Amino acid sequence: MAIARAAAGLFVRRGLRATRAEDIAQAAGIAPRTFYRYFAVKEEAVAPLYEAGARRWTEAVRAAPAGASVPEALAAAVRHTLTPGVGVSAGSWEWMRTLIRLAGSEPALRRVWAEVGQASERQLAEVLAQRVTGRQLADRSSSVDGSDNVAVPARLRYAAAVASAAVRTAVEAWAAGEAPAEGAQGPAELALRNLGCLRDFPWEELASGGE
Amino acid sequence: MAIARAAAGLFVRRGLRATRAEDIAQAAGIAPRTFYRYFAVKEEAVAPLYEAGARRWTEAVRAAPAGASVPEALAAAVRHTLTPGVGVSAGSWEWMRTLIRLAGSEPALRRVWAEVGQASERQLAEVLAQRVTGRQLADRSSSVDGSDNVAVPARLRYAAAVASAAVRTAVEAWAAGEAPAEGAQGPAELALRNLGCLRDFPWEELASGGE
DNA sequence: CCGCCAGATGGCAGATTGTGCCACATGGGC
DNA sequence: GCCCATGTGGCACAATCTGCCATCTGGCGG
Repeated sequence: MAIARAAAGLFVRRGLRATRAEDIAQAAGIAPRTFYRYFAVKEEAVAPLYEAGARRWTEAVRAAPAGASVPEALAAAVRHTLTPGVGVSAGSWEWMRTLIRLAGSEPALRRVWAEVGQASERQLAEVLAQRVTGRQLADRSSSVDGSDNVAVPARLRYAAAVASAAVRTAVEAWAAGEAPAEGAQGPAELALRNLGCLRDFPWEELASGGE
Repeated sequence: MAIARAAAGLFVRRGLRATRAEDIAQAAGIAPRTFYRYFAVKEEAVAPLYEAGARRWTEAVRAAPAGASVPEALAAAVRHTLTPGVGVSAGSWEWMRTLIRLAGSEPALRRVWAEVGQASERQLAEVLAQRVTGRQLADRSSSVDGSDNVAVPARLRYAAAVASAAVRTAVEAWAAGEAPAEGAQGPAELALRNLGCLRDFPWEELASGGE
């Protein structure tokens, strides 16, 4: 994560093209060889920043009250993670904004952003699968990496994609907005409106493993 | 596109890692220098194959009857492009299947796949914007590249993301399926079911540029 | 304390990738 | 014929990754 922050600083200050992998390594205080142990390509160095935001969101969905329905859990997670002022500092929000804007102009970074989005989508699909099948957070001890490999039906993958797109497009619109003061309340409002699509999704018929 | 086909053949036959950019150039009958005029990184060489499928789908949405509603246009486009046997040969479908499976196992190709999906999503957003604002295909002469830069409201971007996800997840599930004979009718059925989410989307309030 | 091991890191050499610059060919319009 | 736009190839070189090995650190049993 320290490497990611150093890379993001250089990318924003000097531009993606002008910063070599060696510069990032030096800024992070490590050897170039060590840098390549963590990231295959230099653009991937900022992925942990993107991933941190995505993980905050999926974890909030997982941590939603057990009694809540899926749409309720998604909405609660949005309110809890997409509102500036709670959890992370306001400075982090500005950093995220500039990073997402940078992804919009640099094709190489856009690829990273797109891939993080899809990875988060897969993770959300597993979280939703645990929710609809009832197994909440009871047997978390059986797997260490947090990815219980339950077979996720295709329909649920789609639901996760829709929820993920609701948040992603809201965040992109927020990042593309002009002044930070204008939409200072964050992307939560738009994301919640987007999630309305899933209100009448047939969640119940997915609980019984119906493919 | 010839380069893309050569690259795909080598990636499938020898693996992504074992094929150098020079090999692709030689297989395509061009100089290595020319290869890098078309693709920044060697993994990007297969992008035109992915893009061709995505473009077929967005173009079918654009070409849908002017009188059709947006959900009808999307459904018609799905039936027209996601059913094996119409338009493209059966061999192309098998090729596409192996390529998407390859993207599932190779992280570098997954990035390319994810980025093509997002690019297609942006393109679909513009097509949908033209549909809801009524300007069908009347003034196609004003712009040459086919992208009339109408400002696409965030809500419409989201609708495009959902429609794109409906098709993308259906295609991914189809590609991940076991035997080609089993789900030989193609991913159309699942995609159509997924699109049901958008049936009661408030398309009308988007027509008046309401953001 | 000592030996040992596992993991993370750094150095070095070298293959591979990606790019700037210039030259050459082709084809169309004046 | 001349010019120009476009696509292409060659060459050199910077930048990128990677394989291999050495070093350091911290934990663990003897």
